[in-house]
Amino acid sequence: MGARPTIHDVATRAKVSPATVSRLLNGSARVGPDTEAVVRQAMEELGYVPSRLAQSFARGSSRTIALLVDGDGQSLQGNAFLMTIALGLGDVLADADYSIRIINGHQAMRQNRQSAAEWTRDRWRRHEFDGAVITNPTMTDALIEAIGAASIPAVVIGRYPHAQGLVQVDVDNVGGMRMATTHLTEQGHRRIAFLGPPPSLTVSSDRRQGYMEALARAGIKSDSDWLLETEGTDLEAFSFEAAHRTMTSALNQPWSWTAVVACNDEMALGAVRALTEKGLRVPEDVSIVGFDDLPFAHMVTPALSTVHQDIRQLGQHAGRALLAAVEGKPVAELTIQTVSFVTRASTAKANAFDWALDLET
Amino acid sequence: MGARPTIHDVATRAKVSPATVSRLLNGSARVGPDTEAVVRQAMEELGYVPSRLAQSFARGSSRTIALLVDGDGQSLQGNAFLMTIALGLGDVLADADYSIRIINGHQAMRQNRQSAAEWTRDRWRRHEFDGAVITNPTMTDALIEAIGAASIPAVVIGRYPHAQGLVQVDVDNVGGMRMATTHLTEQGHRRIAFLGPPPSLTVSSDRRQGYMEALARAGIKSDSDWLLETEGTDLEAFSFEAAHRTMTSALNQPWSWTAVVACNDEMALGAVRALTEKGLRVPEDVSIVGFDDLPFAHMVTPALSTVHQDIRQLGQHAGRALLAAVEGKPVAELTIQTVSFVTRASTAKANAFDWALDLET
DNA sequence: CTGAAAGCGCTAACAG
DNA sequence: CTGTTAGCGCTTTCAG
Repeated sequence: MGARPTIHDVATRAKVSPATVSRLLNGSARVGPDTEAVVRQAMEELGYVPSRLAQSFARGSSRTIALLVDGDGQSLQGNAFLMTIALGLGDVLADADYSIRIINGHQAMRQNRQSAAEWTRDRWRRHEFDGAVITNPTMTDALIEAIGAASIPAVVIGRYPHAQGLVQVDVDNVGGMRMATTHLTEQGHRRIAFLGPPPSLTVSSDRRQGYMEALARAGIKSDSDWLLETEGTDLEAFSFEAAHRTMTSALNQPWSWTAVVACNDEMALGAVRALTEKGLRVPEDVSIVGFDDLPFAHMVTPALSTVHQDIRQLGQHAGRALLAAVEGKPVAELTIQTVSFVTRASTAKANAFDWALDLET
Repeated sequence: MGARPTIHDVATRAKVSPATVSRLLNGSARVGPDTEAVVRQAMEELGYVPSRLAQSFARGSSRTIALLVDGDGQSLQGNAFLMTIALGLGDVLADADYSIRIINGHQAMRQNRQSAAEWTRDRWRRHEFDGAVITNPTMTDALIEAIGAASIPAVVIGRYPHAQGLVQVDVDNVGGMRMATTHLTEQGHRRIAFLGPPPSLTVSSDRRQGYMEALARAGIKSDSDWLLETEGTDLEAFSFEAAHRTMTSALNQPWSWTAVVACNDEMALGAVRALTEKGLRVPEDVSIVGFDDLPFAHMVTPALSTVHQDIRQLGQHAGRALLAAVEGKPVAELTIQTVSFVTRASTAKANAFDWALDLET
């Protein structure tokens, strides 16, 4: 009863060789039906469970996927995203008996003053994982390069200019923003602002492009006054605060739009706040749309109309792609996941006055 | 250049035995300073990195901590919590060279129709982890029992009646709620409602207790009409929807309170919505406080006054406790982390009219 | 289809 | 302080 049974115990009990048990375990070769029965029974009786440690060691691979994160992040919001991705990965990887390990590149600096890239490469060389998922835009540049150089099977979620050649999985940012903007034009809005960071990241430029395309399709010629650009480092520029700042200063001078599409939900809330502070109402005075459909989007008042993305599914896509990559199968370079627009309470029809105003011009 | 160097390569190059290299690697015994130098250099030159797989196998332990989650969860919000915990764990565990693996008990049902508890026990017997962190209230009962039975080193985050005897780490729910409620009384509110689930879980009963205590301390005798109880399963009862429902029906009959403390932020938002729909303003007509300080709490308008908890730190506490447990050191049975109240815009002074009304009674 | 045998790379007694 | 010697439990040729 004492020690955990080993493959050898099973073998002797079933009067076969360990090799046979092993073959049965991972279906690496055919086993006679009668032997199979005996072995299965022996396993059953002994309550045998193969040791992962020994398996990994013997095969030289850990059947582990690393979720590379930059745990410096204060962003609880981002954490929700990460864990949801992790679960999505798990959905598909668990079936293939892979498990997911969180690797925080930021530890590196704290601990050995290595760069995240070196740290990750080391972990790889230690066989701590068989493939990696890269999610965090702040750490991507050097890391992606390192991953590429070490030819580690990897998929990156979201797209980055430097990630050429890596497998990428992303949501349809331009399509989503087009839908959001089109919703507004369909509500009669003709003068629509875009609140977002300068198009330095793929996300921001894609989303802005979607906005532009929707205007074009609606026969509206865009006005550069409608481009409300936030400032700050890549991440800051996506924040509530940045949006609030930009929006506030925009409201301190004459403006003409009746609706604003924000680059993400957080920024949409920043806009709402700025508007509210100026005594303007959402959506009566100005309509707002966001992007992401973060968990709070439907809980705020007014509930945010926004672009919904299925993050867990995104993780599943990534998982499938990664699985293929790890097993050396061909993988699509880029998977784009569709999104949908959800209409809630932050958008309303443009009112007659605005229409008139628009016709005048 | 081809194959990864092994401990043996290092040994021969340094003209010592592999054992010596091993000793140096994990400081398991003293090594002569000159030998040390030679060996270090050899490792350097070869670019040697020990194989985690081999190490784990040889020692029979994976140096891995399992983060047990119930990935059925739709709750993106909960996911933020989980990943933040994971990062906190990582902060302390990485230094001890442990890594964190996500184990989704829900996979079990999908895959082998095992229970989460069996699944976890199996994983444990496979030596997939050395210790576990339990976070998810929905899965705790059977799981906690299984963990206990298998005497797996574990810490549970949050407290559950069934977790007697396990190491627990929690935030100061009663203290937090007391602070929140006291803030309200200090603002002159005398009639304060509590919006929350029935006290079936430790969280909800603790929070309610904090509310009660604060009333008592302020010399207010609580009124059962002020207890606004939500309905549904444990998790549902904590939701935006439940809060919205309960609040709406409360508003459909006469009420006397001027402020409400919600059991968490999400519920606070549900209350705000219900109030808004009735044409009441927050905080002018009624003040609201929440609990958790979720990332969106400061982004909503009005910004939510709420109890802030440092979740990452909570993860760190859990990490330290778990480390001790895994290494067989004595561990405090229960660690309570302090919280703080943050005043924002959803609370205001009770107005004179209310005061008067209160005096009449 | 099955068995025998040789490791995978490291750790951990046990001697010296 | 250092070397020798066995394995850890499984996979995987290679024969049969």
